[in-house]
Amino acid sequence: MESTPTKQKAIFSASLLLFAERGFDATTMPMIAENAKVGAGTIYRYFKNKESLVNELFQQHVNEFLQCIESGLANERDGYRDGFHHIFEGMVTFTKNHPRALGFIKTHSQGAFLTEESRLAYQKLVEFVCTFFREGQKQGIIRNLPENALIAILFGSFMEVYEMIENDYLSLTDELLAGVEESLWAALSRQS
Amino acid sequence: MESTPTKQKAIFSASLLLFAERGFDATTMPMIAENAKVGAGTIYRYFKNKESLVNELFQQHVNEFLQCIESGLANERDGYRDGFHHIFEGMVTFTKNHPRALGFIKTHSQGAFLTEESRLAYQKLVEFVCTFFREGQKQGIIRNLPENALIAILFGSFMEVYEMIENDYLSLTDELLAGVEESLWAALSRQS
Amino acid sequence: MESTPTKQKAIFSASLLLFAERGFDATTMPMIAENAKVGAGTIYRYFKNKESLVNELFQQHVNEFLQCIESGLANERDGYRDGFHHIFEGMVTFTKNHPRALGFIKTHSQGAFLTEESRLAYQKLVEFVCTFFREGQKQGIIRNLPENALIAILFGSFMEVYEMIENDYLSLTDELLAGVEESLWAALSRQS
Amino acid sequence: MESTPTKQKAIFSASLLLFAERGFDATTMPMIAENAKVGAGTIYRYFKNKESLVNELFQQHVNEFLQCIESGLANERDGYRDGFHHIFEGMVTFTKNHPRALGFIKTHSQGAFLTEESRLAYQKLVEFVCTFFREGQKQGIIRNLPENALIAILFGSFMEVYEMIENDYLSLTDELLAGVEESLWAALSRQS
DNA sequence: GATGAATGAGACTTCATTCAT
DNA sequence: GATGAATGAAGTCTCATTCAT
Repeated sequence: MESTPTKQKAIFSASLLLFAERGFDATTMPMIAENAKVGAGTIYRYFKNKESLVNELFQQHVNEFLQCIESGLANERDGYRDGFHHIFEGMVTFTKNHPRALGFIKTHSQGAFLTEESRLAYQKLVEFVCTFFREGQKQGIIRNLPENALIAILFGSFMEVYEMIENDYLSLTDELLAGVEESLWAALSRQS
Repeated sequence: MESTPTKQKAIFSASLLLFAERGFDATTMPMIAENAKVGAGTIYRYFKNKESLVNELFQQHVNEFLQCIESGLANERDGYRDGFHHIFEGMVTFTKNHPRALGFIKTHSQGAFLTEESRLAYQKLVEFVCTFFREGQKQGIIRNLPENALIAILFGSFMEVYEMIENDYLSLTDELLAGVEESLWAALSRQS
Repeated sequence: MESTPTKQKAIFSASLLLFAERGFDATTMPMIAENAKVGAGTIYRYFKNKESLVNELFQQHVNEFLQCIESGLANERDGYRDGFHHIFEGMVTFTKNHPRALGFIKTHSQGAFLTEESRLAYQKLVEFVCTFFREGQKQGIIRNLPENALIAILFGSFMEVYEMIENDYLSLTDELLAGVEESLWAALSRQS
Repeated sequence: MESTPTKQKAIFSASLLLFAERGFDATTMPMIAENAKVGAGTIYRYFKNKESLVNELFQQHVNEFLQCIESGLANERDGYRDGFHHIFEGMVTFTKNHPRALGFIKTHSQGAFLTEESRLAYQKLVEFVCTFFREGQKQGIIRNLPENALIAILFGSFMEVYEMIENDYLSLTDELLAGVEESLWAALSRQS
């Protein structure tokens, strides 16, 4: 019934936590093996090598992040602001379903070990949000900043807030989320 | 007269660039030595070891970042919004005077190799801006979000924008800076 | 009726080819399993371990090589030169019946993994030919060189020629074989 | 004065002995380091990796073997048979100056780790002797066998004899050498 | 009997650090 | 003070072998 072997999942989970916590280079394969409660050699049955592991992990989570955002937007929406709300909600959903994953993505998205495929996956994610912004700019709703600046503001803020939550510098409440969403909307939208 | 020997400076500069570009773990001491045009052993005359080097580098730049912000605020100011402008300008000044330094700070601020002292230096920087925010909240100018959320939004956005610039995804113009400042002010301030 | 199970034979054949081609150390047990179309664990039903496998393989083929030579000589013979012809023919027969086997023997006869028993089997082979040479020396037909030198010349040449054939640097023809036999006879026999 | 560092020489010597004795795969880098009385890491200051080491070792000795043969032939010679004598003498000289080297060459000349350059060096050696044989065939002195067969007989015999000497199955005397030379000449030359 | 997923010992290799020059 | 050759601890990865199915 299980399509993905149990051990592979354990390796994936352990990797995510360790990479997010310590970074790719500072995480050793024996560390991963121990945390996944698996022999060191077992990792290599499921992943060609350490780089392969980090790339698969990265792509899977970036893709799922994108899915969360997309499926948020796919819902019927009530105006552009509501579309933004869905995107924001998608981002929140992702962070809730995949603890530490956003921290992992953030600290590894510039890594030299990323393959072209991984970079493309990330690029696709960025592109999707850019498209949404372009539409808003056409409608005169979104600020007239370069798309990359808008992305940097949205993702930079969100990821940093998220990291504060994971590190217990902030506690995750609906109130906080609503406040951050409002703040980011103000950052991105033209002020009336 | 020269308090800091020439070689030490060379090591510092080379380290900054390499750490910013490749990260702490992926940067080797021989690499630093070569880029600093210094023998590998010479580094150990000036720094106890690699961790010591990265910590001194981190602290120095965090402190200088703080100085830039503080000295921005120290100027006579014309209302709270103008104070924010000075802080923003201080941040910009820092990035201009210390290329790659903000990238280095961003990617190393969670490193396991950071000493308590380094963490405190970073904390002090955060604290300073928090104080500024608290004041603004008292005056009803700044949003009623947790201070850490405000910091996350300000620093997260700024660092990400800055990284885009360094990686040539954005070009540094006064217009861009003005736009980003305006956006961040909107994110942080209560909307009238 | 079948005394040797089919799978064991498959393992033997696959091992021979791989050991001959890549050598003992560069051949992995999974490789053997795959080529023998057998599970990796199955090999251990028939052989205690990798060393055991290579030793049994070595002994079997050395013994069979010896048999080919012996049975060549066993035929009624027409003088000493004709005896040599039978020996040579036996060697040729062996190489024809057991492709790659001589290459395997040649490249593994000095291996550190060989047991005393394997070395003795090889020694027995050498001894048999030595005895034949001693007889020839008594009759004044074979050169007055140390037996080991005679063996080295005969086996060294033959194995090297054989390897050239297997690697397609030489093509196996009756003419070639006749020529080589004549050459080796000249090398070993006293010139009239 | 010393152009090649002492340690590199020690590594070379230790490698040669170990590779000759146990083969490439069965020889570990720590083994080499220990025998060379050098730290394991030191080997990598002089050789890129294990394959690089074995290839440099192989090429150097093959080239020197060729030089010995060539410089033997370069001497003024008194007829074709005398030329063969010089070649044989060159081979003997090489084995005397480079103990174990011929055994190393013999057991590694088919290795999968050899680079194209190494194969070419070996090919050049073979080619040189082939040319000598071709000349002899034109003069009707050398047997009408394929060149590769002649090479196989000469090298195969010589290397095997040599290995017997190194393993103390034969003792190296002028008498033995004279006898082997005479035997090999008989193997290669047309009988009058 | 047969299998192949799992293991961990041990191989190759890198690199922070030392120290003789 | 400055150097860089030398080191060995530690990391990545392979593969002979076992054992639950």
